[in-house]
Amino acid sequence: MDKLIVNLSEYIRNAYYSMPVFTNADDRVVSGAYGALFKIINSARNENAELIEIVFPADMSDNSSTNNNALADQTVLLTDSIREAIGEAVTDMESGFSFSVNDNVLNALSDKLAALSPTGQVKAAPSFNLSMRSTSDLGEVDELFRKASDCGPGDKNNYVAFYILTDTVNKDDTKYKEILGMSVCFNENEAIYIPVENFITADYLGKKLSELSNSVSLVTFDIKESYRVFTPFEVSDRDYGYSCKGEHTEDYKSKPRCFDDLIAAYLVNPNKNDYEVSDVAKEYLGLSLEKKIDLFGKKSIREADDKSVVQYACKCAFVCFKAEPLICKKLEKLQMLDLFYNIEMPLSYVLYSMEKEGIIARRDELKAYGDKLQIRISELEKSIYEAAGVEFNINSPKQLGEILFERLGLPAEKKTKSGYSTAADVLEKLAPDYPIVADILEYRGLAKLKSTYADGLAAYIEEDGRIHTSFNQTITATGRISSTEPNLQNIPMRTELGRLIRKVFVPKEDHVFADADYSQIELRILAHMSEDQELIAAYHEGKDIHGITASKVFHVPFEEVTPLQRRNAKAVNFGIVYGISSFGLSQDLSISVKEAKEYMDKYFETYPGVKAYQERVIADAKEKGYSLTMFGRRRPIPELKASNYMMRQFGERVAMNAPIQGTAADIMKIAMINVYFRLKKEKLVSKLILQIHDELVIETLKDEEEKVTALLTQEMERAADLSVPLLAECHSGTDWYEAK
DNA sequence: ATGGTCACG
DNA sequence: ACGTACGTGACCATC
Repeated sequence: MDKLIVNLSEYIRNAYYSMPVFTNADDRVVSGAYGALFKIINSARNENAELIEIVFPADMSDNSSTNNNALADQTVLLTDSIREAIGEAVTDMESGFSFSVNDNVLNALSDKLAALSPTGQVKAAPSFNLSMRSTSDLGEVDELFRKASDCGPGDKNNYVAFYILTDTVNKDDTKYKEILGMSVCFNENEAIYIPVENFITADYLGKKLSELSNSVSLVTFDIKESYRVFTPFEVSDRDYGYSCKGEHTEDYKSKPRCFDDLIAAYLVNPNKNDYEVSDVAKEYLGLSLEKKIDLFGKKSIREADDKSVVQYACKCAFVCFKAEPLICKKLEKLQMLDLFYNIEMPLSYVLYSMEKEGIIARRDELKAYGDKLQIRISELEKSIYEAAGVEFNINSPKQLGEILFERLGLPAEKKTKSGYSTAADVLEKLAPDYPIVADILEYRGLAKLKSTYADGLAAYIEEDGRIHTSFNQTITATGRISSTEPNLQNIPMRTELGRLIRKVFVPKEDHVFADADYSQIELRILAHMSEDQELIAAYHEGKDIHGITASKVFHVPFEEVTPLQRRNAKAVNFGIVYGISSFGLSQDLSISVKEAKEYMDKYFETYPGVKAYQERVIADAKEKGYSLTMFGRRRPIPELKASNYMMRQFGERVAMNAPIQGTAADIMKIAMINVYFRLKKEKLVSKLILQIHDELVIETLKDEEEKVTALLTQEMERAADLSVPLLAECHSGTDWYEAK
């Protein structure tokens, strides 16, 4: 029997990337599904297939599918179409399905193909019809900016797109970004590249941009990087305050504003990581643009030939120019303009400012800390080698597994794909009985502190004695920001030894740290969004929410709650926020799944509104295909439509968690903007320098300490209006350890 | 490049 | 019978 095996993901990817993007009458992109279905029908006919087997290979059934939401959406669309066409005649399999082929089926599929035809718009033909050139002539550049400034409100093209071309340079062990030039585009016929050379410095271009921003909206890609060159008028002129209440969608074009295509594209689809200009070009314009890496490779752009540099930069500005109205319209349709213009865009400047400020890290202290660790690490190494009877690489999970579970014959729990699991939770069970395991655990902990923190952080201390992290605004699926090179959002806290690292982070002279964190912001958001009266009442009752929960769940007076009951209640509270599963809870508490389930049942009896809320958000997300935060941030959840059970379960947990984690992120962002602009407006010199999800750190001038701590706490607490109090606690200290 | 491990909220 | 808490990033070994 002839069987046609269809790798659906591959079919769709090939189709999507090999033809112009087009939409159906509902404005939904259908080109990927159309192309793939066309090929399936053709192949089935040509090969006289009697059976078609649709498979979703690995990249469909793991999280990477969410990396490209456009493709995931095509997959959903096509899967639905096929299932509808073949009706009940489906045999479900582990990661796909199959069906037998006959003329009726082929005809039904052909009908579906017709339904996917481009009844809507075929997007712009894939070519750059664009005059691209460069100029280094000062007079010509001045004239260019003068012309650009004519694009004022009322003009048809009332905005100017620019793109700043940078190159990462490695010099003396330090990486930095060099500005090579800037391209400008304000009509669809031409783009001009201005290299940084001679009289035309990056500063000069920045001044021109600042001036321009006074009268004209500017569009770019990755505006946070552009702030290194210029400060837009809207930032210097910004009125203090973002009101989270009664905000209505205004005419965002009535005054000049900056627009970042990257941030906008991220808001439309936060599941995709590594957005590049080329992705925006493809998704919104149907244009093929080379990726930076493909065009210039790993070597410096300086060494590339001039023509391709000019063309690349010009095309980027052109893409920014052409994509803006489309992404903006999309945001409007999704009711995300408020989130975009009032939260994300101003936030990008706050993040830039925090990166620029950085934080002092004392190199000598870090070195001393590392040396102290090394002494103990060496002792442990020796002791481990002795117990093992052989020297080996303790850092290698492979070697370690072989030593422990084969050579020494310890009872193994096989877990990972490639061999024995040596993860902490496995080793902890063995540690009481085997001294070598206890030593390994201690070694692991110390080695982590040494490599990632003691040595790792030292490498990032710059000439000003400070570490300047990158805060990334367009990475996470939930709306949180992330921190890289180095990550300052995972500095040790939970163990005392690790926590001591925080002593190397100190404020500059005459300053202290003010450090404020939200008290259980996610659980409070759950109370608000679920409208569970018991949970809301619990928060009005008092501070110890875990104790109160324990009291209610276990039916004992609050005063008689045992530490164990409180600990269990706390774990359930956390679990609820994550989108609980009885298995997950049982793992966390080291109890049986049955007991975990009992806890959950009791919890839901106590807080019935929470259960109803979770069911509601799941049903909602299933129907709409995405989840929503209080401030309108969306997270598409294609996993909810997956054929694989595990994937669907994951989708449900995401549907429960994303609105809560995402709303917390929204609220923190509002607080950051208001803290930043209020510091500025009140002419305080203290500077916001770190954000760790529910915590803000301000490097505070001692004379301003009282004002700043009050301001910080106040702005955090009033960033949102919930039906429970929103509390922030602030501490001061002469280092980060002390301020926490 | 990928997987295992572990640091944080 | 499956194999599981949500969201990140860095380092190391191994392929």
